[in-house]
Amino acid sequence: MTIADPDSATTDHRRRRDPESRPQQILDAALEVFGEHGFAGARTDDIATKAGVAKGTIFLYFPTKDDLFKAVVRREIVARIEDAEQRRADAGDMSARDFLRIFLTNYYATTQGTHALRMLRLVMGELHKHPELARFYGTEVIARAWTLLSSVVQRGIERGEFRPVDPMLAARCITSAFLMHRAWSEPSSPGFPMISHIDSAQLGNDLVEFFIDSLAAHPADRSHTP
Amino acid sequence: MTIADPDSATTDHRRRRDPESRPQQILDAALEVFGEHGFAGARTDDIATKAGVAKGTIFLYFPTKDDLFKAVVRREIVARIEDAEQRRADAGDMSARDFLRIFLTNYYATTQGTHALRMLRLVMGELHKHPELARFYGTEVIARAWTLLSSVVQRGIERGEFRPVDPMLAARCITSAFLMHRAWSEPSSPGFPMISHIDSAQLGNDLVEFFIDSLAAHPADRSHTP
DNA sequence: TGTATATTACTGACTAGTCAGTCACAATGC
DNA sequence: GCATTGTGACTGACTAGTCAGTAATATACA
Repeated sequence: MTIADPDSATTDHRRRRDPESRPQQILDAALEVFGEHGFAGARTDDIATKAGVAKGTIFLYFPTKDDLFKAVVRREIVARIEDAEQRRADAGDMSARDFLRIFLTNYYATTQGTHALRMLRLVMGELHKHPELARFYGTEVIARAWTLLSSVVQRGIERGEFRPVDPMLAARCITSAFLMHRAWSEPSSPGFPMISHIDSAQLGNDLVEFFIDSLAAHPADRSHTP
Repeated sequence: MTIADPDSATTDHRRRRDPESRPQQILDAALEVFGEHGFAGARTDDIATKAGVAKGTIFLYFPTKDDLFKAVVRREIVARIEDAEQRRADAGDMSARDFLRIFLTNYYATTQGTHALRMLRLVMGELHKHPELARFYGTEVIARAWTLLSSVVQRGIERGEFRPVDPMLAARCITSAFLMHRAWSEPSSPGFPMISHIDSAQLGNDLVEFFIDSLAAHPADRSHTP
């Protein structure tokens, strides 16, 4: 298990008062356990053990298991928004190809680790039972991400580098592929045996290049560029 | 609720003995309830009610809740394999574009309804807890689908109609997009508000055309065709 | 054809176990 | 001291799985 370190008996970290970081510890553990077992399958006892606190402590900070779940998702929403803000950045006069490459590579990097997969599981498997949260997530994460990505594609179209495609559709196809590939490259995934031989970074690059080439304007279409 | 039809009071279907069709009734109900609430969140009582039988009846046909879950997934695996066999069919000397179009349209049609979404939820959210089933699903459904689709792409590349892309990668990107779009077009999905204005068939067509154009060989690349 | 008897499908109250949430008490810091 | 933070045994609601009993059908015999 992951609980306390060996010297907990002497220093007893678990009882050290640290009300500032308690909620974060608990939320970290909760994401792990919810992501692994789903909402109904997760035991608060397990979350407490993972967080290194007693079960009662959880209910000191979150009134119900449901509230804890919502807090986990909300924190994730905030994190994703902050990611997006950072990525918005500076296109400069970079070519659309290069900008999209950087943008997607960045995006792929933020979904690294089991963290993103767990969140994907929660969003796909549990969020529909919390309509309010789902709407929040839809507008604050999904819609934003799609709009942002589609604006990058749009820019490429306007510069004549990309073929005239519905930018929103392209954005959705690209995010689908990146998310699903993350999910599939997890050892416990049913798709794993088929892609386990590819290393994660290589997979990211392959995806990026696939979509960049997918969007590339055919030479014949380039009539409107110098 | 969805239980028995109005005349159940008079004819009392629930008490009618029908050992032949019981397992199917139960499996249908189970897919609904598991798909809606996940494994842990599903109550056998609810499954029984939906199937129009008493709870005990379920355990007459399936020893445990776990076995019931496995049976649901297994039946779905078989159904998917049969779908795939049917789609394999006759390319003739059709152009790769047309063949891929027909193939994908067909594929999109088989994932219609909430049925496929529920299955997607189970596969993404629950299957990792049943490694044996996951492996089974991986080899018998996912691997098959990818191989099949990639062979269609491969054919297009060989005919010079498609650009020289890794066919397996293309297959995975295409399936990701189709699956995720199905999931996102569900009213309860967080992505729903963004794509609800598109009708399902139109969405399918858009996806098909997007990927066909994505794969199209650039005129300049066509050196090896007549 | 009706009626007694056997067989099989099904039922639902019950049991044993689980787990979210509580609370009386303990430890810590000021 | 005494206020704040944390603990873990406890409770009560809930649910997978059981099983004694009931009802539908099949078979036997007249």
